[in-house]
Parts: sequence; structure tokens; C-alpha cells
Amino acid sequence: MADTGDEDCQYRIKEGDYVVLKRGDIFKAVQIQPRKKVIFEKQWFFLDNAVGHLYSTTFDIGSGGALQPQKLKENESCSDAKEAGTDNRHIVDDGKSQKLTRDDIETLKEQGLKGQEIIQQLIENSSTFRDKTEYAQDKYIKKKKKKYENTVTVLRPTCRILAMMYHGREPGKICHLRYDTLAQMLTLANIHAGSKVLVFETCAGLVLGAVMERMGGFGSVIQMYPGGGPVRAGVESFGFPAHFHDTLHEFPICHVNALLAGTLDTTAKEPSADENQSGVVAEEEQNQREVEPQSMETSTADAVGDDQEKNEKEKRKEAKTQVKKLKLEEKRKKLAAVASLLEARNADGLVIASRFQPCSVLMGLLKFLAPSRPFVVYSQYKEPLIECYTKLREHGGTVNLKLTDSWLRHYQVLPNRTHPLLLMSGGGGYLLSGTTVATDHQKPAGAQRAEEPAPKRLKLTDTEA
Amino acid sequence: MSFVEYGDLIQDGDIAIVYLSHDSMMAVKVQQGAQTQTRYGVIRHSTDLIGQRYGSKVTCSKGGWVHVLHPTPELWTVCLPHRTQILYTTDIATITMMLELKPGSIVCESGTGSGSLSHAILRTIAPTGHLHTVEFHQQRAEKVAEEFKEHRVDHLVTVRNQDVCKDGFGVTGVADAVFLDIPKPWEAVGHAKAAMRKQGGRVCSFSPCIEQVQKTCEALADQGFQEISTLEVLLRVHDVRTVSLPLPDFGPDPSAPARPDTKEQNHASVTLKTTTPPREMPGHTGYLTFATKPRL
RNA sequence: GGCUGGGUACUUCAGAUGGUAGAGUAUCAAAUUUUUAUUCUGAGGGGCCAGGGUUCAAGUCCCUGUUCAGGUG
Repeated sequence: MADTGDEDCQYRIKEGDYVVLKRGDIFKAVQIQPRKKVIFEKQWFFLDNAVGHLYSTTFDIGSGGALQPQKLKENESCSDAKEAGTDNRHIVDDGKSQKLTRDDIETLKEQGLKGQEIIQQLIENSSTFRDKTEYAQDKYIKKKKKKYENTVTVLRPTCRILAMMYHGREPGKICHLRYDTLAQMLTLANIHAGSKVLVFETCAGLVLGAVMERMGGFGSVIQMYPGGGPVRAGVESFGFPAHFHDTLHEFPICHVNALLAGTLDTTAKEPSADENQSGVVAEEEQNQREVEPQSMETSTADAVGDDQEKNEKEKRKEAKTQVKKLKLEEKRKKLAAVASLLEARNADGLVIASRFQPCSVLMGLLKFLAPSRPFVVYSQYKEPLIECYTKLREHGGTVNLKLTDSWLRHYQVLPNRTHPLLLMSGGGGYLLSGTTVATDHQKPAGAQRAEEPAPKRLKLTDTEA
Repeated sequence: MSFVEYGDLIQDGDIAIVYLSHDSMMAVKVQQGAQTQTRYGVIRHSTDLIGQRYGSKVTCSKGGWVHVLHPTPELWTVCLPHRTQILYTTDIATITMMLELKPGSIVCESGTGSGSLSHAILRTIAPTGHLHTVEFHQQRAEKVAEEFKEHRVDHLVTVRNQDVCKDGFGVTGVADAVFLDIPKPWEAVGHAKAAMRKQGGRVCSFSPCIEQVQKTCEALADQGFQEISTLEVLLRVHDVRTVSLPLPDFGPDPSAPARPDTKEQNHASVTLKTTTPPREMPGHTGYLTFATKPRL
């Protein structure tokens, strides 16, 4: 018993966990924090009561925003001999079939009636319900349940759930990357434990997190990022254990050219101009620190408030620059470590999904891959990928190029009522995938280029001869 | 004006289509003295519509303008008042071709619903064909009959208020084609066969659910129909748009000749024209099941 | 009074003619210098006002209330 309890432990909701709330097809990612008011689907509540329960538990939202685990309903819809019509030929849409007014319904709600009870009231006061067909009655109840049942399910975050959440909630933030397309990417790029994968994305960290989930904390992920720093808000939501983050590295793309050219300077002792300057700064700071107490004394002696303020300002400034310096140093060390990871040019996979024109990104980052390794590029539009395809064919060094998009369709499956739901085609973005191959270094670049169309030319000469 | 023949000028009593934008238009009954409000201002029928050519640009009270179009079944489909779910032009186009409709065809239809398909059928079979349409809901049957009259196609159509599964189409041995849009089409297959000419013809059944299709196909086969085939047509509409993609900054490239304009490149972006399909297409409408009644 | 068109992000908006998953303000973060702040870059934040009725077992459906705008008498 105790053992099973321990086993269960990892499936239980804990304070501080990142979780996903679900109601119907709507998701929202939140962190469990004590007494934190959560607003979801225009309802507010507290997640405190969820702590200790198993993941995937559904809760009723009580008054005061307290959650109550939903009791398992046994024989929910007691199958009384139901009264139902055979068709709708005698139903007239005159808007008079519901006897309850809006005020009546509001009153029922205020009286604290449960969703199920309100629905029962609506049915009992409908003059047409019993004449509807069995299927129409089902649909009516389903619609009302959606409106009146105040429940929320707490889920453990996964790539599947977060991808669906982002697509529904903030598609712009993930460049409209649809979940079926993300699934293709992870498989096409052969993401698995123990590999070294390059990721360039502007999808809020969703793609990065998805890759990390598939690596299970083994191997290394290098995030190539544009601008001032990597964006990882989405990675947080995955709630990975701490050791996963040890496998995550970052490298700013603004240094890619330098790294490729071998001119990236990551050593601290190099007497480059930059280092000299920072050295000077350090010395000055030391001097200032020595002077500080004196200036403090003088200012108090003079009893000039302005001076005091000035001093404090300076103090803060210094502290700031000091912190900054430490940060810079740390950054430099990290950069050096990642640069050496990249310089080996033996990465196992490359995943690109961004709002940028992907062509130069792809051509640049492919150089860090070992031969015979998969890569995949996502773009919201197909034109940039056509350009990538063309460039790669000209350039050589890749095979098995495929430009794809996928369509996605959900289905309603009910007895005698099975049919497709919405079709999502287009708008989910496009993929270009392929595999790197060794380039022939003995031949000059020009000769390589000429090599690609060679088979065709050969054919032509053959026929001519 | 009639739905089966163009007229040049807008006349009192016509149905005109006021085109406000590509996704918003309204059908208006033209009446001497009447006026119509739009978001661009008011349209006065006597001065703005009557006597104008169809296709004219009409200036509204507030300086805005709209186009006034001659009705067609396709325009009617997008602005008719719904009493039921309706068939849209993509399905209608498929049905018209696969039922082999043409001027002179005799067609049986049930249920009539809001008459979206009926108008398209009438346009195709005019001036010598006939549509027998059956609707079991009395108010719906009456309403659509009124519309046929207003649209001046009532001479081409007979509306019957009865249950096609029980009582059939009210005619036998005359139809070149039969169309079923009812919950239990398999119960009407016998009547469909009876309504058709002995020389044979085509039948179509529209159903949202696959189980309905299975039962219908079985019934069609039992009744000796041939070439039984079910299909679905999906339309993708594309928006043409100009988008711009930023170019990434890889830093100065030592291997490339130094350029003075590297800073400009940092903020550079490329613009391109592309098509963006809507991310969600209209939901599933239904499966179209076709079959041929062989010549006896 | 009758008519027409709107209500989604914490908040405020989104085209007089093919731009409603797009933004601004505010917030937060990085960079910068001019430091109780400035400038600039980026990020987080979205399920569509409320209620009812209807369509086949698919809404590109309808009505009422509320609120805002236009326009008409």
C-alpha cells in the first residue's frame, strides 16, 4: 500500500507545478500558487484544493472559487422510457416553446442550482423537447451542458496539450504552427534521447520544449536565438525537471558568421580591444570602491543632502555595473562552451521554425550538422521554402528534400451520427525536410555546383549521341 | 427580372441584390416609395433603384455607395432567409452536373427546406423543364412557394406539402433526376425509383452522417440502381496578401567583403505576395451519394 | 419611433468598400544613456456581450435583452 502511494506521488498535483486547465476544447497553462486567483473561461477560482489530487481530475467550481473534485457519476442518465418524436414536421420556430424567462433562469442560478438541475428545469419547461427526435434531444442537452456545467480538469502539461493550446489560443505567437505539423517536424528531425540538436525558433518556446520533451533530458539542445536573448516562456509551461535545463544551451545568431569564419573571440585573456577596456573599467571600479568611504564621510561632515543622494546614486550605479560585469563574464564563459559544442560541426539534427525568412538561417546552420543527419524547416508560407529548396539543390550537400503541408480533420463519432468536423487545411504552415550528406572537399565549389544537374545533362548527351 | 432570365433595368416589384462588400449583401424587394438602410446610408427605391440598370453604382445618402446586382441563384444562396440549414454553391454545382441536369429536365426534390438548391435547379432546367418539390413542413412549403412566385419562376415548379417517405413525389414515371435531402433517405428510395422515367435517370442523396450513407447505398443497390458512388467536394478559398518576413542578423561576415550598409541589412526584410487560406474551412456539409437508374 | 451595423486580450480599439488571431496604451524583460527617468528592441496577455429558439443526426441561421455607433423620420 505504501509503495503504491509513493508511486502515485509523482502523478499528484503539487504546489508550484505547471499545469494545464481544460474545459471542453479550451486549454490554459498556469502555475499552481497558493491563494492565486485564476481566471479561465470568464470564471475565477483558486487551485489550492487541487493540490494532492491526481492529475486529470475534474473539479466542480464551487461558490467562492473553491474547487471540489467531481464525484464519479454512476448511472448518470437513467434510461427511463424516453419520449421522443420521429421528425420535426410539427415543430414551429415561434420562439414561444421555452416558458422560463431570462429572469427565471437568472433566479435559478442565484439560488445556487447545479448545472444539471438547471438543464432539467429547462427541459421540463420546454413545450417542444419531447417532440424532438432522440438525436435532437441529445444535442440539446449537450449544448446546455456546455453552458451550465462549471467544471475544470487539471492536466499535466505535455507537448500535445501545449501545442493544441497555443494553436487555439495564441496562433500568432507560434507562427500558426499547427499541432499536426509540429508532430511531423519532431519525427522528421529524428529527435530522440542522446542526440545533439540545433533549434532556431520564434514560436514562444513551444518547439524548443517539444524537442526537449522528446530528448527526455539526455543529450543536448542548442537554441540559436535572434536578438538580445532567447525566448522560452513556452518551455516553462512544460514544467520540466531541473536536470532537463542542464542539457539546454543557447547561442546568439549574431555571432554565427564569426564562429563559422573562426574569428569568434571567446577567450578572456586575449588582449583584444574589448578586453582591455573592461580591464580598465575594473581597475577604476576598484579605485572608486576605495575612495567611497571617504566621500561618504565628507558628505556627512558637510551635511549636504544632495551630496548624499548623489553618493547613493553612484553607489547603486557601481553595484549595477558590478553585477553587469559578472553577468557579462558568465555569458562569455557560456558562449565559449557552446561555441566549442558547435565548432565540432557534428550536430545530429536541425529544427527551424520562425517568422524570419528561413533561407539564410538554413544555409548557415546546416554547416553545423554532421553528414547524414536530418533537418526540418517550418514556415507559415510556402514561397520561402521554395526558395530554400532551390538554393539547396543548387548548393548540394543535401538529399531527400521534401516540401509538405498537412491537413487535419477531427471527427464526431456517435451512433448513427458519425461525420467529419472542421477541416483545417492550409494555414497550418509548410515544412521543408531533408538529410545532409558529405560534400566532396577535393573539388572546388564551382565543380560541386555543376555536379548537381549532371545526370540530366548526361541523359541529354546520351540521347543526342 | 426573373431568376431564370436577365432584365436590363430595375423595376418595381423586382428582387435586387444590394452588394455591400464581398461578404455582405442583402436581397431587397424593390417597391415604389420604399427605402432601405445600409451601413453606407439610405437607398431610396423610387429614385435610386427603379429605372437604373442592374450593375449600377448607387450613391447612398451619406456619400457612400453600393452596387445593385441582378439576382442569380448563387447570389440568392448567400442572402436568402434561412428557415433550415441550406445547400451551398459548391455542393449545388456538383449535384447539378452529376444529376446531368439541363434545359428541359424533369426533376423531383425533397425536402425543399429554404429552397437554395431549388432555385439553382430551376435556372438550369428552364425554360421547358419542371421541378416537383416536396416538403413535409407546412410553413416551410408555403414560404418557399411564395418566394418562387416573387422570383417569377412559379410556372416551372410544383410545391407539395407531404411526406415523401410515405406519399412519394406526387408524380410517377416522369423524372429525369431525383434529389433527396432528408434524414432517412433509404425510406424514400422506392418512391424515387417510381418517380423516374422508365428510360432511367440519375438520383442523388445528401446526408451529413456516414451511417445514413451506408443505409442509403444498401437501399439503392436493393432497388437495382447502378453506378452507386459517394463523394464530397471541399472548396478552399484563398486570400491574396502581401506579407513581409524579417531577415535574420548573423553579424558581420569576415569572409564576405566588408560593406558599409551592413547596418541597413540588420533591419531588412523581404516582402512577398502569397495566398493565405483561412485556417478553418467551413465545416462538413454532407456526403453526396449518386446512382443511376438503368433503362428497363 | 422604426431601420442598419458593431461588443473577444487587464484596458481601449481595428479601415467609405476584398485587413478581426491584428494592434495601441499599460505591464514585464534585455540593450542603451540622458538614471525616481529616456530611447529602442523584444516578451507575456485571445476561444469572440448575455439569454432563448430553431436546422437532419452539418450553421455561413433567427429572436430577445443590454450596450455602443451610424442613419432615417
